[in-house]
Amino acid sequence: MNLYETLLTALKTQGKRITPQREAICRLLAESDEHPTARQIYETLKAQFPSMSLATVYNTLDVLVSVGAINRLGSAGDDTVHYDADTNPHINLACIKCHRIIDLPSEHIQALQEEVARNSQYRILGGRVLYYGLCPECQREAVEGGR
Amino acid sequence: MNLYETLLTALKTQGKRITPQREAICRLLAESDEHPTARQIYETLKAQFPSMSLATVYNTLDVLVSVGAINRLGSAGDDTVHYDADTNPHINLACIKCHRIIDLPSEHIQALQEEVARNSQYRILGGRVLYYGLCPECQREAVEGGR
DNA sequence: TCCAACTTTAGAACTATTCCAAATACCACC
DNA sequence: GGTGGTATTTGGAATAGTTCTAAAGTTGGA
Ligand SMILES: [Mn+2]
Ligand SMILES: [Mn+2]
Ligand SMILES: [Zn+2]
Ligand SMILES: [Zn+2]
Repeated sequence: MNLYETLLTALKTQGKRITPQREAICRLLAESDEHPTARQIYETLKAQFPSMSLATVYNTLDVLVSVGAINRLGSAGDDTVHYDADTNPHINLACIKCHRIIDLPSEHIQALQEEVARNSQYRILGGRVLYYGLCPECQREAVEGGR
Repeated sequence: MNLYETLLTALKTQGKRITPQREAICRLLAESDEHPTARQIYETLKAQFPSMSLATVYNTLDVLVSVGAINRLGSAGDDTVHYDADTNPHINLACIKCHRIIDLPSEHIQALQEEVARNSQYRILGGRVLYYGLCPECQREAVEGGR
């Protein structure tokens, strides 16, 4: 089962109804490796659903988050929440200049997660591992701009 | 040099002035192991500085963050930014019910950080490692409440 | 097909955070 | 130890991301 189907199944399992808008949102989340904000999803889908409301995007994202199908990563320096459709343990790298977030596979992240599970009394529901800085492109621009 | 002095030094190094309000904010950040929000700091210090403004707290926190002396951890399920005065690599554990954040020392976190530095082309400025779930207390309450 | 329940929509409401300009206070320099 | 230039504080207004609301539209089980 691919990610798109996983997301839809998560909705159905919760007794939620499948609407064209929700399908589109899940497809977008599944088929891109971006970590979009609600507004970015909204802007992208507006072409396809001219009448779509931002509230619908938030609504669907909230459901997916509450089911644990996606993660809220938080801000990338832009004061808006970015969402991650990949709930497998991995490192996220945010650029505080262009506000893009990429994934970084990690050998140690699994051990980290196990450490948390073992050494805390918490019932762990999820996590966000995010480092931030300047991406190569934005570093270059910073140098060029400073000449 | 203790954490309080480190924070004040960070401000001075930036050519910032030391005010009683800033001292109090730095002392609060240094002497508690909490991960307070701007509002919590404001409420705590209001007794000591009845005329203090929320804007002052935000102002000081922003300066400290921009210098890298403290970290912005993001929300603990309460839609407000929590700050971390400890910039040494460690795991943070947030309870999404009572919105408290605690620290969890980690053996693997150092390796994770090195992994990021080595495998990415980013200029890394900081990071936040935060797992969330239910703390022991809130788990207990959840069970009792369900009876 | 039918309909109760759920979802979408548009816009208002909410609230954390930022901005602003006037009053105040720090501190480098004398 | 005083002064003055300038950064900081303050309180309130402004901003913007997110949530709420109620009317209109859909979904999917019966
Ligand atoms: Mn990711
Ligand atoms: Mn911490
Ligand atoms: Zn960038
Ligand atoms: Zn708790």
